[in-house]
Amino acid sequence: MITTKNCVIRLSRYKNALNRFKSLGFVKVFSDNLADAVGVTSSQVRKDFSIFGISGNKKGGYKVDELVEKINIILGKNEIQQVILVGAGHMGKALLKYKGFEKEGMKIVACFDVDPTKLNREAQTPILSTKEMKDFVQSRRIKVGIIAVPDAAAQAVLDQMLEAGIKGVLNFAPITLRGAEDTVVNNVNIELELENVIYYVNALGKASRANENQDFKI
Amino acid sequence: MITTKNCVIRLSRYKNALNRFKSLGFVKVFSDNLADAVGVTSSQVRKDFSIFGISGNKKGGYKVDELVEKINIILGKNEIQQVILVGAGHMGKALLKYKGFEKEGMKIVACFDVDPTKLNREAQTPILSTKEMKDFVQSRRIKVGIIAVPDAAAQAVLDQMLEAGIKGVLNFAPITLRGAEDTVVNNVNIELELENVIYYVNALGKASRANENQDFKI
DNA sequence: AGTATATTGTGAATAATATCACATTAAAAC
DNA sequence: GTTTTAATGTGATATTATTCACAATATACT
Repeated sequence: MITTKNCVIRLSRYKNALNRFKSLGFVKVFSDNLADAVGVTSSQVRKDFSIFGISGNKKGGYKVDELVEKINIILGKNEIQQVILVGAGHMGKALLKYKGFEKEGMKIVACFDVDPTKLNREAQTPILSTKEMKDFVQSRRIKVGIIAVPDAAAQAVLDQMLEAGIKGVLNFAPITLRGAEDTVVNNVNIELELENVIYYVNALGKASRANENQDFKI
Repeated sequence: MITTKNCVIRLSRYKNALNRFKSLGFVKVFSDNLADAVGVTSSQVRKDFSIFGISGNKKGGYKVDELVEKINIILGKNEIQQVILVGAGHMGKALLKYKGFEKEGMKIVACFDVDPTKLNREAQTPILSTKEMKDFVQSRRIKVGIIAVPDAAAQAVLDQMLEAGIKGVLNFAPITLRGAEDTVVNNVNIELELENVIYYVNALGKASRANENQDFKI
């Protein structure tokens, strides 16, 4: 299965926006506020809530705390999520140091690498041999993993993860991986995201040069 | 403008797959091969090509080299793309070290940070003061930038970038930014991508537990 | 208390995207 | 040279996602 239902992604965005509203002292918000914060229409916001069975108050909008709570439950953030990471290269190390996951209730509990020189059992988040992954994952019933290895190694790592019982994978290797029926793989490819920006910059450039209305609308 | 037309993203994926096919010695490919590699249907592949005016050979498929070339032109990869980076934290430094961009014809030519202790004019990719950004960008006519700063700083950085003449931005800060009419902002939020995986893992878990067919199809 | 107002919630309408199905045609087989 | 075959390319169709429009209703105002 390949991920990406936009309504789920938007739900996360709403949650992030709500946390910002909260830190600004907001107690309630309207669909309009969220729409502006996230860059969608207010009907989109309400429709999304409707899909997930979230309701607010006619007039009165939504209570920020309640709404955050409801979204967190839907997103499975009521308990801390243990996650493993495979690959202790530049990307992997940056992810290890990144504070944002814990803030959101997701914790990288171990990192694995095939390179023996990278191992470090004593680190705050231990860096272990990939050989140990299966045992580690099974004994702790970990369900989610991150791949941050070169593209050539990615498929093998995914296979090992699934073999170990991992059900969901966030893949940063620049290759589109796919899992089995009952697993999720989310491929995030940062080169591709940059390429995408460049494409639109070029498209915009062409559009403004050829000032006439053209058929390639963005 | 907010990015993401899936056909453009898929085009990048096709290109990546083609490079792998090429390194395996393939001279021609069929829409089926690309479809399998990228995880879409073959009609999707052909439809995408049709949209971008790419054609192959009835029977015979597509010549790998020609196809890569055509896609590169569409994606604006015929000349090397100079990109700036703002933020020399964990994420920023990992991006600086990352080899994947150059391989794809995209080069981070400078990094900017507000923290004076992080500056390093002599580094291979210099880390300069954010104050210098505008001059740098304007003198080199740079059009694309990457934001890798904390969320609270992101909007201000975006404003400075656009002020300097940047037209396209890849934003890694966990906040949805939006640019002006004639600019592109691509928000990539890795926390959110991981959250998304967790959501589907939970959904799959529920689906398999409640074994009966249920209304939440994925 | 009654009226006006602002906002939700959602079916209906529309728009965007993906799939189907098949006519077309180049290559291979005979 | 003719037939068969295996692919492309694309209109037609189906599906999915978004927006519209407005009834329902809680709150604020008088």
